[in-house]
Amino acid sequence: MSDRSRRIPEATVARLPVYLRSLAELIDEKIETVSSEQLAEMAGVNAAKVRKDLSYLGSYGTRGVGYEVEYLSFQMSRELGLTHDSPVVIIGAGNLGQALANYGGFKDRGFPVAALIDADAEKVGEMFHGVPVHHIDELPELARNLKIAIGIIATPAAAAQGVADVLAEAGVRSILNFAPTVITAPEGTSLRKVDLALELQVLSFYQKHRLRDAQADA
Amino acid sequence: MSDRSRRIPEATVARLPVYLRSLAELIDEKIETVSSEQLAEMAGVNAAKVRKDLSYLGSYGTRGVGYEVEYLSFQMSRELGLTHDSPVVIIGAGNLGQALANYGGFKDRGFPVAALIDADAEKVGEMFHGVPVHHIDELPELARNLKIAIGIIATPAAAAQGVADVLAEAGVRSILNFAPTVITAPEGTSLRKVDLALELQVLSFYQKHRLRDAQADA
DNA sequence: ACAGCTTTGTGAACTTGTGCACAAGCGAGG
DNA sequence: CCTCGCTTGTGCACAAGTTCACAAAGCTGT
Repeated sequence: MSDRSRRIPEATVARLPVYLRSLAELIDEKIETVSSEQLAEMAGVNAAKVRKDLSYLGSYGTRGVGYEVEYLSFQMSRELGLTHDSPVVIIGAGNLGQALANYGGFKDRGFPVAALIDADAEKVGEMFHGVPVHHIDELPELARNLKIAIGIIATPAAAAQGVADVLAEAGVRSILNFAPTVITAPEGTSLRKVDLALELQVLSFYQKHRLRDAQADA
Repeated sequence: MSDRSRRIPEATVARLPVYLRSLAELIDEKIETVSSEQLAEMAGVNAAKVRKDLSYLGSYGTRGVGYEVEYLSFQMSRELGLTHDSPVVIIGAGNLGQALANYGGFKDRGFPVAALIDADAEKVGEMFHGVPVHHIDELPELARNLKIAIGIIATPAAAAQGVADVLAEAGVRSILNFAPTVITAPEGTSLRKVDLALELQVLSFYQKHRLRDAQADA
């Protein structure tokens, strides 16, 4: 797999950020080398999976030794496109939108919140936690000027599809949807969803059934 | 599959809430019958998958007609354990915790927020959006008295594992973790995670690679 | 009662993901 | 320079999930 014959499996892509976080911890602790076994422990998966996942990135380990933490972290960041910050906009300046704007975790990981967007003219011009609120009509211009690549939808369900259409039209090719509804985006746009209540419903299912293997995901 | 030989696949369980939401919409519109094709359209999956998923619940459709909306909705709610409300507690009364407490979507779907929990004595006794803040030491008693089945962790990463241990100790068997770190819970406890920044990192990956099939999930 | 249309339920093929087990490769120590 | 111990990288078998395609079954109209 040392050639560039890569099509990284989706399941692997979803785990890379977890590894990356573990590597960041190791860097903080000034640990220079890590084995697949240790990394597996930190990431909550098994060692074979770690090795297979990392092998998709290339052959960055040393047999008998392990992986060089800094180097692996760099390669992984590069693969994930995290070498530079990507500003995001949050559409919907309601409770959830404001909370997300204030959530430090985005900026910390290279996704500064450049603007909140709302359809309500009353809110336009206000600042929440240092983030200005703009009107949805300004979105196309903002997206261009601020080089926004990612839009986060935090509107009520009914408005979500419309917002997705505007985002796509404005050239925003990555969308994260928090609205509790299914939306579609044109070909060539990546779409992911986070559905808070859905997670609770899934937990409810396992609570009711309490299979011995209820340890779902995570 | 009309017998009760069921072990519902994990992937199916994760889709049931989406179908349920679609059914709720149909009920609002007073539509009495739905085909797998229509439901698939609404849920953003294909019809064969809908039929297979629903078949795990039992044989609730009528050939040549479709599924009776109300009846299917009821059966699905029952299967998911949503026939009664399940109060939840949110641990961590910081930005994220407060925002989650204020997020109406939980109560709407049968998961009222009974309490916020924090380790900071300063915050104890305050109310956020009608939800009282209690000290973490009171958690075991609260869990018993309020029959809390689900705990939502919204603390900083460093505190998350400790909180999970306290929850498990207090008999809370379902945990939803928002802290950006891997935590473990004892056998018999269900654990799911929501990692906001992780989703953005995954989007970043597909943005960089922009495969024709970047339409990831959702 | 039967023909024709519709839609479910499901066997079977196929795709994706996981985990084992081990050969290949590296470093250390004599 | 050779041997020994350790860890990676990966082939392979298995498990989980998806999709196809079609028989079975119900409804409608004649």
